[in-house]
Amino acid sequence: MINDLSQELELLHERVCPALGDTTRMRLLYALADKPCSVNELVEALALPQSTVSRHLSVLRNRRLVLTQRQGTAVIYTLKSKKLLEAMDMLRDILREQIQDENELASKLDLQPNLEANP
Amino acid sequence: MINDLSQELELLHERVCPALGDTTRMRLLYALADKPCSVNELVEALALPQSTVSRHLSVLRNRRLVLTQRQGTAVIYTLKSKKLLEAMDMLRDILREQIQDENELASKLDLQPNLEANP
DNA sequence: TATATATATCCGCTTATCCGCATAAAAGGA
DNA sequence: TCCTTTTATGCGGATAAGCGGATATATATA
Repeated sequence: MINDLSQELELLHERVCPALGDTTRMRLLYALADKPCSVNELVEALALPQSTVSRHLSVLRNRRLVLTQRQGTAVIYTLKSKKLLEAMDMLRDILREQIQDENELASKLDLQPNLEANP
Repeated sequence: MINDLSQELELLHERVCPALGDTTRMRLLYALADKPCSVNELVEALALPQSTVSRHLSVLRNRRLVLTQRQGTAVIYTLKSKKLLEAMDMLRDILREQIQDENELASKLDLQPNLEANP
């Protein structure tokens, strides 16, 4: 419908992009980028209730962004694709560029960066 | 708080990632990846009401993902960073991997891919 | 100033999403 | 089997996000 993005890709985009839109899920992905983790490890790392962590993990799994593997009673979550890591690194770079831009702007105008989290 | 992701980066992540989480905004970004566009051009390309397009564009602008520039009465929107494009390409690759995986799985098991859009 | 064009914003409404307690389900050990 | 540990899910409530018509704002031109 738009550009050369096929309908199939667009459908899948609807599946993946919203998964990345949640900050908690983003933090989970960053944690998993370090190493595979059990739910409990993630609960401790993020300091969130277990039900919250589990639910977000299930979203990531349903969207095929992470893989799971049982180890006794524990479930180990792993990032599925290296490319997801690369994409996340790219996002970090974008963020760093933003920080730089805003610091420059702030020092030029002698103003606070004035960023609205939610316009 | 999590890994080596500094607090500042985490705050910015909260600003950028949710912006990418909406399908309409994703389509806008893809359209702008082709070439800078006015609001009207985007309205026609996406076949959405003007107010809807404008609102999403303002989100993207507030999150510093696009730049604007007036041309007479029109406002031209441009992708701000090349890296955003690269990150989007990376996401496409991930999606293509998913498609491949699921097709293989489906042919092996003689099943429908069975993907839930919303777990 | 009046009119036209293009964009941004206001508003009410609907829907989706997130949260976390409580509880179910899965696996292992006594 | 009973108990423990670990993870997943049902549920209700609160919040956020999206939608789109109507309207305001900005710019250009006559």
